[in-house]
Amino acid sequence: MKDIALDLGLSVVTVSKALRDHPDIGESTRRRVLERASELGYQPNLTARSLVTGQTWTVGLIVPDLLHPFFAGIAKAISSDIRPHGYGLLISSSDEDAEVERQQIRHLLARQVDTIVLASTQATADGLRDIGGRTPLILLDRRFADTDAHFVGNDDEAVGGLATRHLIAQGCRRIAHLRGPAVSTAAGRLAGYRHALAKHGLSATPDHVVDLGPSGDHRGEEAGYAAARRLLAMSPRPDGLFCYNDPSALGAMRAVLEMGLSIPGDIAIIGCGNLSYADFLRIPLSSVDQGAEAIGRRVADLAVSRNLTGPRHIDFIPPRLVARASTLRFTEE
Amino acid sequence: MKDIALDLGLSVVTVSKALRDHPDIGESTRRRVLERASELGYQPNLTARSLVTGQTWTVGLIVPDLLHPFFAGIAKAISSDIRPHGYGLLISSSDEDAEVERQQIRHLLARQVDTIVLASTQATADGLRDIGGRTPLILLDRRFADTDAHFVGNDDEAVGGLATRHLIAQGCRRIAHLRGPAVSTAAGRLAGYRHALAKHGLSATPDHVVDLGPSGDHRGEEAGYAAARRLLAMSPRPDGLFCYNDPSALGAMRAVLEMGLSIPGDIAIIGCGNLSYADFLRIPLSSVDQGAEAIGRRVADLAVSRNLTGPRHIDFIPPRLVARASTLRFTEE
DNA sequence: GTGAAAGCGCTAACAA
DNA sequence: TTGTTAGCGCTTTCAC
Repeated sequence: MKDIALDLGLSVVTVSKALRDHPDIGESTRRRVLERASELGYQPNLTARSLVTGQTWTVGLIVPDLLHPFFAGIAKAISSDIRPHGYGLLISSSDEDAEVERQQIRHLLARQVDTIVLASTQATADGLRDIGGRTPLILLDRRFADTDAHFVGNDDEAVGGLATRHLIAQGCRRIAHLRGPAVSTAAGRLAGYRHALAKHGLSATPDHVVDLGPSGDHRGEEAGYAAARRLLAMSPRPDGLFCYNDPSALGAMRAVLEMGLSIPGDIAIIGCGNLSYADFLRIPLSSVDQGAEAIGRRVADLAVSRNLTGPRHIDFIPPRLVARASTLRFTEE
Repeated sequence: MKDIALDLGLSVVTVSKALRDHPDIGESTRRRVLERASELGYQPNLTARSLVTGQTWTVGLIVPDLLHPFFAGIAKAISSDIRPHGYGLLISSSDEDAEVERQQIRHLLARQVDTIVLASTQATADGLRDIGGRTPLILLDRRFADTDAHFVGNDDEAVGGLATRHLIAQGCRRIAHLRGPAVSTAAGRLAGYRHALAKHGLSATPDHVVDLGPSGDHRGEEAGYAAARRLLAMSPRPDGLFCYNDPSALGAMRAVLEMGLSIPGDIAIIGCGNLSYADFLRIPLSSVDQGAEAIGRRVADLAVSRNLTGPRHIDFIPPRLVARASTLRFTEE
């Protein structure tokens, strides 16, 4: 920039303004500047700009697992949607580790990101205190009661209700649930499951709710397998199973098939997340689609809009039931 | 930082040094500084630090599609491995668009990232000129002949050979190939396929190579379906099919099953990429695992090592054959 | 062991 | 329309 100014006999300020299409700059001057800039292959130093403007044009995203199609889909949508507005996306995978997550929050804060988007692994909102209102925070997928952060995700009670009602409609009467880890999504889905059962006068035996354990998210398949084995040993056996997520549903399917039982004949299975290849599974898996792309888009809108200091946004993206062979007992006959 | 200095009657310089564990600082002073810093919840401003040191501790990553498990896996591994070294990861999805990619390169350059990691969508290395040696570049997965950038990925000829030899070993004699878009990976796999056939005295009819078209990557399933339909209309019909990637293999499977043919009996199918749920498919899909995690780890090592200005690194991560039901003709009897 | 001076590359206010 | 002055928050000499 200094070079350009020197070359053209102008001041650095003029060049700076010309480069940013400032209103009060001579048309001819601007053209000369832009020309010389492209000749030199000039790239503005955004770091320096950020230091003075206090804005980094960066959104920080922390997810538990970037390989998980749900989070990957959200990340992709955010990235695509903020890009045209000049924003960049700083991503980190917390690996479902609350300590890593807290460390990453501090890291993003130190980098002065404009917005933090977080799918938290923490049990409470305590770890979010570090943020202290300086940087807008958008919670993703997982909520906390005691926080004033914005939220974008599903109404998990609706998710649980949708799945459970579907199983009931398919004629299941002893419906079990593989319960996820101690985060709001798991609690919400469980609540939705219970309400739906109660509403239809079905008993929700405590035995029918099996915990996937803390590894329910990143080792879902194994956890689902183990949990389903326990469930299948019961008598009478459950005839319907609502799983916290798709990987655990896959694990459950494996357990069921290994025992020589049929899906959905002996037991209907539905997951949550609607992973990309659900159609191509040995037995196509019914699932509740959470609308990852829509969630990502909404987050991007919020981040770009910049009116995040005002009233709290709580946006529920409606879930969608995708019924496939793993639950369709009647239509398949 | 100024506050800390004022509070303690020290200079900003001393505080700065204390915070960074500079050797020549009093033990007691350091402790006082650290204490006051944590009291105030002080976070160093990395933007400012970067401006003076010229190092941003940021790795920029551009991939064609973040939702693709291969790239998501790489991104996750890079993120996890650079994190402990204090690096952040700035990600963007180019959506398989060369123009977006070039724009993102400029963007990363403007942000002064320390290293650019790129899985390029471009046909030639021309679009990389912008980088001009100022910032180290690591090419991922897709190579260019005329560039001196580092490379981490697979030897795609080995990938193609591995898959094709496997089909031959399974008794296939009319082996077709769904060819990917115009990038090095597709060319390499095709070459490996041809060499393997030639070596075994099998004819490689031009008809047996069908192009998936430009959408081969992000709409792989549909492209695979369409391409396979064309292939299946031939007579004699191919009895083995090596697909550029797993999604296209899924599409091909759909086409085959729809025609009432059996897999692998009538036609054996192998893909590439070994997507996470390949085990749970209707017919478990054989595939060549590219070692996404290993690739990501290697990239992280290189980025962190910082001796990227020296000789060019070319690291081939060995591919691994994962044989499943879709190709196992003999052992399944 | 500590601090004063200078500057990283850029932009906001104001003056010319 | 253009330039001057100042400063973003931090780190680097180099003197004390």
